[in-house]
Amino acid sequence: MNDELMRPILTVDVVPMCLRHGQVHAVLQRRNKPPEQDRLALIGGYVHPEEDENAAAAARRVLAQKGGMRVRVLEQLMTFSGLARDARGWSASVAYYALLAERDVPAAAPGLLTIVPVREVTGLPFDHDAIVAAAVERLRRRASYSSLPGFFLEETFTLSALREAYRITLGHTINDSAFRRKIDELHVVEPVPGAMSKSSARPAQLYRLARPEVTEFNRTL
Amino acid sequence: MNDELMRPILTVDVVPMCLRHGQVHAVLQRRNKPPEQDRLALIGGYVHPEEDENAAAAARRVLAQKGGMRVRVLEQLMTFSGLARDARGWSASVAYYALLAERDVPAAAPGLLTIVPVREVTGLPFDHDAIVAAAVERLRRRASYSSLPGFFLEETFTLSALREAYRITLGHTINDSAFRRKIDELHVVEPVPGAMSKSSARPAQLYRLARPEVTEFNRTL
DNA sequence: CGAATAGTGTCTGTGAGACAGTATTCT
DNA sequence: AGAATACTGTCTCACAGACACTATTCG
Repeated sequence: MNDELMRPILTVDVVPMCLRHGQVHAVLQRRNKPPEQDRLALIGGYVHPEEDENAAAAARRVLAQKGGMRVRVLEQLMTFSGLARDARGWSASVAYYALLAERDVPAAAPGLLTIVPVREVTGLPFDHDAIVAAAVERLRRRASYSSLPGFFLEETFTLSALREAYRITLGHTINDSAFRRKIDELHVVEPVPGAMSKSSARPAQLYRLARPEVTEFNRTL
Repeated sequence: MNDELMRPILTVDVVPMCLRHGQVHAVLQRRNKPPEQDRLALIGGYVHPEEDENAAAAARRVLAQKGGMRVRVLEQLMTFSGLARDARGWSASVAYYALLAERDVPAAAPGLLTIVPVREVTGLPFDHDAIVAAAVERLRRRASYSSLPGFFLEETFTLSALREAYRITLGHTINDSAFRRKIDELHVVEPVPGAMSKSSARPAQLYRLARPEVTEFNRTL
């Protein structure tokens, strides 16, 4: 049996997400090649074994090539596979989700990138609707016990901004004092000495994430 | 650019796990083909696009072919990929973990299958050590807020047996009355009318899982 | 001053762990 | 009777939510 001769297609697909107008948005791309040319879809492409060290590297490459995006988090979601999902034949796509600050979304370039509220994402080609749904579900679940929403923000932020990021991501309001208490006890953030935000009615202390990577808590936030 | 011509190898690898002697064990298989012939490794194989509907189907096929195992749960873990992990070249392996009752482990056949405590698993070929480690971590995390450990048991079981499954999986003792309280409130199990276990000092009510699929709780167990 | 945002202190309810205590069967 | 396992009741503490309250700046 020459198993090795029948190799399916291997691709990566990324769901880049950001916060905007109080909602989680996904960054979609209009496809410039068949199949499904001109349709809005996830940012993805073939894995290039010669240049990609692994699938995550391929995901970063397509993000850079097709979107020019600097993402703050890139995590593997799961792999979608089968005959039905792509007209080109049996394929497997390693799906990733990425978080970026709104200001890091490339200014709506030559109509290539489109930012859509995830709640309104529908009708994407292939199984991209399912991939987006899985990404949103993972985001929400993981947000409830990790520092993930902090990666929607820029380097420094106020506690109010962080709380708002959690509120939007989780989809429900958060008690202010309880939030501050927990953020403090779990050492999620640290104050930036001397840095104050002056953008609101009253100046607020600026913070940054205490750890550069996503950290999970032993209790819910 | 003929991206399509350079297709990496696509395989599946499964980490089948069961409880035995108060510890989580993995079922490993001695490889009967190169590469890494005669070494103990995960149960895996090439994806066969002609016969496998998707990667999960391929995982079930290799489980049936190489182990003859009827697993109670099969869930995708994550995909491991890259040039370094397999001498045959750039490969991607969609990894799964499976749960089965101890009595469903095929009786240690012609030395093909070996049951090893996961804590002692080391020195496996490829990146299988890392896959097992990831499976154990996922199992433990998911067990703390889901019915997952119930799938280590047979169809019916006593509450004591279920509590023991959680204890072994989570790695720490569990308060008995709190456990019963939560199991009850979350409707994890339902009593089997009239069925009693007589294997211990005092007969105990037999239960079965209230839902045939793994269910996640909104609070920790 | 009043509005708006930042940040603090305190009360209360719920749920988890600890543990004592009861029930039933076996040897 | 005594051991072993099954199961229940109650106490206490920690934590989450609710909310009132103070602080600071801007218009």
